[in-house]
Amino acid sequence: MYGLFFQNIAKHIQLNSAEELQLKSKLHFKNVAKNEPLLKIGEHCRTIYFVDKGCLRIYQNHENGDETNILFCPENWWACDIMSFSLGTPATYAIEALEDGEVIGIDLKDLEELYMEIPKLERFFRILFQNGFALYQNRLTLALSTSAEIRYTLFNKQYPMLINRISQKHIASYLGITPVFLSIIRKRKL
Amino acid sequence: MYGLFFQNIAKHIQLNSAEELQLKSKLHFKNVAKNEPLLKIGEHCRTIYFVDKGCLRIYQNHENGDETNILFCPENWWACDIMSFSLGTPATYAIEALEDGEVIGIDLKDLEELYMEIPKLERFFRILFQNGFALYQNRLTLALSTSAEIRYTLFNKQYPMLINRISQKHIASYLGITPVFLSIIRKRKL
DNA sequence: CGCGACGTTGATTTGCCTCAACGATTGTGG
DNA sequence: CCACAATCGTTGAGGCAAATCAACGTCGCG
Repeated sequence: MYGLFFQNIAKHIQLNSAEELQLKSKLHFKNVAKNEPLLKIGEHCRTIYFVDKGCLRIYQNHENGDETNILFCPENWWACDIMSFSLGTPATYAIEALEDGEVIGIDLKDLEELYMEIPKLERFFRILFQNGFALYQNRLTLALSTSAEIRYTLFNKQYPMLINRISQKHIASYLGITPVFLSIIRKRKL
Repeated sequence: MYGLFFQNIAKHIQLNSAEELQLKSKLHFKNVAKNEPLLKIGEHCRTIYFVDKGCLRIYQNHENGDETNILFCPENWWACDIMSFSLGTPATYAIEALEDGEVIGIDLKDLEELYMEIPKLERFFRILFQNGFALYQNRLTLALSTSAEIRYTLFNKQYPMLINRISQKHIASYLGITPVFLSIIRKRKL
């Protein structure tokens, strides 16, 4: 039932059975269908999601109707609009399911209580955000200093399991290029 | 002597005087000269720096000799190569002073002890990395979806105090463009 | 079956880069 | 304090990376 959830937690902290029980009492389970929105822009992001099955995308949309996928969240990842979640501001990112799947949510209020009750969780999320920080830092460096073709090659190496799961349209957006140009790059590499 | 340091801490947590004393005992003060390196690529990043005066840059260099500035750290910011610091791997980012200034360092080992002694610090750095995460997320979205001209305009608005402090060469690198093209953009905007 | 979204391909345009030359500024050694 | 070198910012010419626009075949879905 809890799938990968407690394994994921155990990567950084160890909970005793009382703490595990306490945490379990705050979890919400949710089945999501392909294309189902979990967060819309302008809403207040009240929940942080752990992906147990399926894949989410976090994205922003622009005036002209275009979208930018900022992150794919397959199994074992976490997803939320962090600014909206922590500051209570309207979300500037949207979250949507790319596949049917299952997520586990923790509500903001519950998380704040949990931080008090299980201080180790503060450590867990410190490490989680620290890793996310490093991840984005590297992607930013790549985006600023390398060509689309190199970024696509690296994406292939780093996330081979996603290549055939996610449409090229969405991968192109993640790489910051148009689907047309991604198609050209792919042809070149054959 | 502690300058902006404890104000910065107080933005997210409150320390009692015993805790403050304990923290003070772990701080290292350092004067830095313009162009002085604080971390070189390949070294193990053992210290996280708080900038009290002056300005640092965090950057990566590429095979061809080019550099990419990933972040400027003026007064009241923190700087380290987070992956190297937390995992003990060789640094992939370098840190260097852009101006004469003063920094306050906390060593990794001391920080780990401090996390035990003052669990609130875990919260402080959780929030710090959470904010950094959000900052990079936004910059990545910008880098992927907007033109250099727009990015320069936003940089102007967001960091007006840095525009006349940092050479165009470094700003261009931060924006992911060449100094030549930045010059063209600036001319356009007159 | 028929419609709409997707991926491909070609023609053309645009954003940004490279290379090179030139003053202006900064830094350095004598 | 001057002279010289080195670095910086600007400008112009030309080139490449990636975008736009448009047309077409394919596929999934109602």
